[in-house]
Amino acid sequence: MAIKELNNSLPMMLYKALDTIMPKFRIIFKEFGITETQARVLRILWQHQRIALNELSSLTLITPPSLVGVIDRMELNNLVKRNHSSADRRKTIINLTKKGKELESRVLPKVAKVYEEIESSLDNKELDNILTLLEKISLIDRKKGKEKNGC
Amino acid sequence: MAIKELNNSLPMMLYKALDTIMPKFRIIFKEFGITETQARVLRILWQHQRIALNELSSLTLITPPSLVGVIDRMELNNLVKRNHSSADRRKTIINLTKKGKELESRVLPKVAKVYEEIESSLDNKELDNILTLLEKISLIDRKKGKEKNGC
DNA sequence: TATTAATAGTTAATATATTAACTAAAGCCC
DNA sequence: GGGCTTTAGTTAATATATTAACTATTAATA
Repeated sequence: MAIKELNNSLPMMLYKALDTIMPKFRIIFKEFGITETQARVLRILWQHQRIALNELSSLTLITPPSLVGVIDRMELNNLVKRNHSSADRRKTIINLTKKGKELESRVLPKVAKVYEEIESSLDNKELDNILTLLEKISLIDRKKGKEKNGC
Repeated sequence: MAIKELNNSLPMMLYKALDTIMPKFRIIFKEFGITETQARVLRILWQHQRIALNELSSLTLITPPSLVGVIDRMELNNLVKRNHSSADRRKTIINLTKKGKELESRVLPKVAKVYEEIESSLDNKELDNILTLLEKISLIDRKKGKEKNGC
C-alpha cells in the first residue's frame, strides 16, 4: 500500500535513486568527453571487443533506434567502428577502436571510487539486498506460466 | 563487490527495473494522450491544484529547463495554465485546468491496477524493503558531516 | 522455389534530459 | 540607494528516448 503514495511510489523512488548516483558518474565521463550512455556502450565493448548491434542493444538496455545515433556519434569520435557481418549481411558489428580501448584503464579506476563511495553509504547486506530485489522486479514479466517450466 | 560486476551494477539494475515497469504505465498514459513525464506533473497537480514551477520541479524531479518544455506542451493541450505571482514577479504558477483535473479519476484507477500487478509479484516485506533502501540511496549526499547535526 | 514470416538495422517525428548561459526580479549590505 | 548575490524562469545546443514505419535479409514452409 505504501507504494501508491505518490512521491514514494516505486517508480519515483527508482528515479530518485538514479538522480542521486548518476551525476557522480557523469562528472567522470565528462572528463573523457563521453556521455553516460556512451559509457554504457564502452563498458560492454571493453568486455567483448566486438559485438553485433542487436546484442549490444540487449546488454546496454539501449533500444536500437537510440543506439544507432549513439554509435554514429561514437564513430565520429573514433571510439568505435562499424563493420558488416559476411555471414549475415543484415548484421552490423561494432568494433572497439584503440582510442576506445585506451579509455578503459583511465575511466574504470575513477568509476570504482564512486562505487566505493556509494557502497560505504550502505551496509553490505543492504547492497546485496537491493540488487536482489531489483533483479526480482526486472523479471516480473517472465513468469506468466507460474506453474513449472512451461517454456 | 557484487556491485562492480558490470551488468549487475546498481545503476544498471535500477535502469533494468525501470525498463520493466514503466512501459506498463506508459501504455495507460498513452490512452489519454499524455506522456510519462506529463503524468508525473499531473500527479503533483492533482494534489496541489496550483503550484510554483520551481516547487513542481522539486517534487517531480524534472529539472527546470526540461520542465519548461513539458509545461509548454501541456498548456497547448489545455491540461495546465501558466499564471504569474503578483507577490514575486519572478515566479510562474502552474494551474491545473478542468481538463487536467478530469483525467485524475480516469487515470488513477488504471494506474492502481498496474501497481497491484507489481505488488503481487513481490512480498509485502520486499516492497517495503526496497523502498526503504532506495530512500537510503537517495539520501547519500545528505550526510557529509556524519557527526551530529552539523547543519 | 515462390511466398510468407521474422530479424537487424535504420529513419523519422516528437518529447525529454543535460549543461551552460542569460534575463529579470528580489534580497542584502554598506 | 547603488552594487552584489541569489533565486526563478527561460533559451540554446546537443544527446537520448520512444514509437511507428520502412528496407534489406534471412529463415521457414507450403
